[in-house]
Amino acid sequence: METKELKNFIFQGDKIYLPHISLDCVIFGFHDNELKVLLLKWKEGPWCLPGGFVKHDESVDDSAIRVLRERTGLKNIYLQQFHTFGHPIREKGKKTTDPKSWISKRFISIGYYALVEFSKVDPRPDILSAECKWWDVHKVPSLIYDHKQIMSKALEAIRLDLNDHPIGYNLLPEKFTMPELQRLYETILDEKLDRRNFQKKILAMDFLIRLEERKTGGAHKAPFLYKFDKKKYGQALKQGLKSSW
Amino acid sequence: METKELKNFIFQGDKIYLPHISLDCVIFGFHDNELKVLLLKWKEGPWCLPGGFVKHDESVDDSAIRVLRERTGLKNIYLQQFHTFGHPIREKGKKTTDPKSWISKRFISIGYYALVEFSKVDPRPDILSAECKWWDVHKVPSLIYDHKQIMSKALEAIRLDLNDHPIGYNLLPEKFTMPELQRLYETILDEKLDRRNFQKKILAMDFLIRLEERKTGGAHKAPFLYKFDKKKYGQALKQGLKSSW
DNA sequence: AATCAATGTGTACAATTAACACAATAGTAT
DNA sequence: ATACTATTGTGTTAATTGTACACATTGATT
Repeated sequence: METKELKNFIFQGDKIYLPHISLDCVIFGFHDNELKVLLLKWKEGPWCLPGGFVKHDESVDDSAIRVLRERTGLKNIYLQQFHTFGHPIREKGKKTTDPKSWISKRFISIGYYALVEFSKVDPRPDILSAECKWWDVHKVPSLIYDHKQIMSKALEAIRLDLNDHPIGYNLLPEKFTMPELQRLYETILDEKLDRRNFQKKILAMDFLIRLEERKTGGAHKAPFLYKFDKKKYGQALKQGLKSSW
Repeated sequence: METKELKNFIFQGDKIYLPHISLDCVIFGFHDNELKVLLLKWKEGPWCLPGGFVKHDESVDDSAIRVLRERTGLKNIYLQQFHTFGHPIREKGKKTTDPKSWISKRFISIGYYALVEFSKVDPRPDILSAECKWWDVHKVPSLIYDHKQIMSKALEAIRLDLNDHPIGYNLLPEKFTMPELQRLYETILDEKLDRRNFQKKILAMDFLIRLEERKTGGAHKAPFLYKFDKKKYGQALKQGLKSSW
């Protein structure tokens, strides 16, 4: 059954999908104070980014949404297109059973990154894969083709976005502490930040609401819990936080 | 002759180019204190952005370089990919002589913007076009398909780039005055800037060299001429000028 | 009850940005 | 020639923002 589906995909893919066009999703999550990416492992093959193809009547954004849902079970994901990779030998070392099949041809791949809430994700392998799991961004295994570069470019894109857009709504649980938010920023930036200045800066952005609760259970002084002011957060996302000129 | 070439292009294009993939270039120039875009007019048709297709063994970046050279006569152009447009009905209203020809199919288009020195450009229509000329960005005519949106997105991308990258090397002549550079920034940002603060800020970036000459001929006090310190400019381009975090 | 390690709050100084004023000067008008 | 005009060159000051710190508080542990 699965074999038939797989054969269908390999040989009939061009009936469903546009040829030569693929997309790759760099899905980020945050857990245990580490930034994670969701990776797939091909059956008896290397690790790679979750990806997919564009149906004949589907928008590329919708294809990305579909891939995300299929890999994580999530709808309503924060998704950003960040670059299109179009070098003719980006898939160096590609091997397929049939060199005439549509999938053995050259693909131009549109890169998206997604920010998701780690705990809500149910990682699901796709038809080509045996495994789907989270990896610490600093410890990813070697990846197929140019997928490592795609991942790097995605990280770079997030770091730039961080300069003028809020982040966290899609990566953190509803209630979180200031230290947790700071770890998230530090992890993305790969840099230590001053605790006090961070708090001042982030509060000045004015999209956080401090709750009356504190997070207990930790070994030390209980920190306040915060949540995002969804309206102000959304506004900040749209308008951008600042600009030099 | 030209008709044969044209027919070849329309019916045999899929032998040379990847199907379903195109690229559009938003070419900016600066002249008479106005930001200009280079547009093409189809024979008995609407205006549009210069575009092209990707050859089977060509990288997408190289396709863009090729299109730029064909339309402007320029090599070594500053080119940036900024977005890929993939909505299935982005080419609404598309008409072709033969609905089965490759060109009548759906295309996903990769957007590039280019910054060029106005005076060095020799605008050349392509095989489908009757005219190729510069338009003030604030006065562009109605454009085909989603080309107006593509142009807007390109402008947005430049404005963002302006925040952390130098600009001007590719848009201004070798020697230029501070007021000219300021007009360029003002035109891109669509906003008036303070003359004195602008000068301080831009000089602090440390990639300008003030020459001993002044620009004469104007009706008033002769301003100094400047040129870019190519080395420092290039460094600033690579590294970025600043970042908030 | 003392200790530890993390959190909450604040202050002083430096750097950057924003607002603004006056002198110099190349052409133009008289 | 002389005065005029619009534009350039060069600040200074105040406000804002960023950086580098210090000390008191507190929940769990010993």
